[in-house]
Amino acid sequence: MIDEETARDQVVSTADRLFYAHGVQAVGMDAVRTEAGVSLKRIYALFPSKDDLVLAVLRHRTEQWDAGVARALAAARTPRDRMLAVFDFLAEWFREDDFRGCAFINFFGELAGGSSRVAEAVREQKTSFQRHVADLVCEAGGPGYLAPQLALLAEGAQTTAAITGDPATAAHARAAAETLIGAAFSPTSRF
Amino acid sequence: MIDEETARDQVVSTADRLFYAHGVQAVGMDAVRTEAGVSLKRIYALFPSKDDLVLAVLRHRTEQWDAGVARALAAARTPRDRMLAVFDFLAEWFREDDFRGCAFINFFGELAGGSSRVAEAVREQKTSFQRHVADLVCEAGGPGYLAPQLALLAEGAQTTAAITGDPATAAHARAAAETLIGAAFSPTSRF
DNA sequence: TCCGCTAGAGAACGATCGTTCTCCGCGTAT
DNA sequence: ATACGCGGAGAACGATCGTTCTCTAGCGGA
Repeated sequence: MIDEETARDQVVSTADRLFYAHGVQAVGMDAVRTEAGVSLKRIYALFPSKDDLVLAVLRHRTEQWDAGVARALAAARTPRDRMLAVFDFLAEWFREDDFRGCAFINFFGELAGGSSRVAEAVREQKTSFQRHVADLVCEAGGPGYLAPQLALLAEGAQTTAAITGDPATAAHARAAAETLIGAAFSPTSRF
Repeated sequence: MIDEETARDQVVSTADRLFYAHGVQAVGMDAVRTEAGVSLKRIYALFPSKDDLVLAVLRHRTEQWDAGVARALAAARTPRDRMLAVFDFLAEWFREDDFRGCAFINFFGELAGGSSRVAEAVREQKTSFQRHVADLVCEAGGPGYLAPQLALLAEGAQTTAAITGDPATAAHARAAAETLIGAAFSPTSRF
């Protein structure tokens, strides 16, 4: 029999792929079982309910997101580039064939009305991202109002790219971010 | 018996409210029937399937959105204010108690994997909005790249406000839009 | 008055959902 | 070798879904 951790990983990554591609409610636990190759009994031993599996998927997505952003950040040399790094990560992501927008936003829209735990998990990820952007802006010596503005561009890019399917959306967002950063650091800017 | 058009309006606005609040798949046709006060037989005479009802709801939302934007536009005096008008409309909308983000984005995330008609309807609304913003930028004599940037801010504001629940998101988006517009019209701006 | 038609209320239907249970095959200890 | 226990496959269960069907009450015309 496969190791518990392996089984857990297989179930989570399979559920992630299926839920993300088709929506949570459109995918039955049977489909997860079949594609993951882990019996229902085992799945329910690892995750007490489908809701718990969804939360595990969100945690998995958070890790992937954080890793992707960290990778893009590692390639940035200046504080200014570090503020823009997230848009480079988005550009990569949007080019993937199975890109279908931000899973947090999608799950929130589908489930937040029924599951407060999902709503809370999504809120946590988004506030964590905003805090991260705020730190980058702070490190670059930028004004406090810049961070939520950059975050708005990143969020908007994700939904727009999901719906239009146009990877160039990331470039538009990056260009806008460059303008906002330039204005925030220009000598004519006040506050 | 109530008039066909009245019945149709009641069903659509009830379905709109329920689908938007709880998600489409979480709301059964029985709930729509009960709350709208129109028999299932009648509903299915008006809308051949739930998918058709969802499309009718999306059309209804498009009309509401267009009317709201038009109202905000009517209050704007200068071409610059007209580009910013959409953010004033967003500010109003975000303050509503039942605000739960952009229905098009929510429905897309939930259903686009299963219904190509819903996916197409959402895409149409978003491209129509982008075209509208592009027209406003054009009328103000702004550069072409400005329109998608402003649209990104509007999209990002909607999802961010939905998740954080903070109506001030609209003000952040508006401030960013003012900066982008200022930069696009400044004499130092080059292409 | 009686007949035929319409529309509403909701039962019925088949499918599918999340979740649990049963059964069986296999590995291991004695 | 045999008894035991664990885990996998998938049947079973009750609920609920979208959709259709049945039954009945009310109404207009001969």
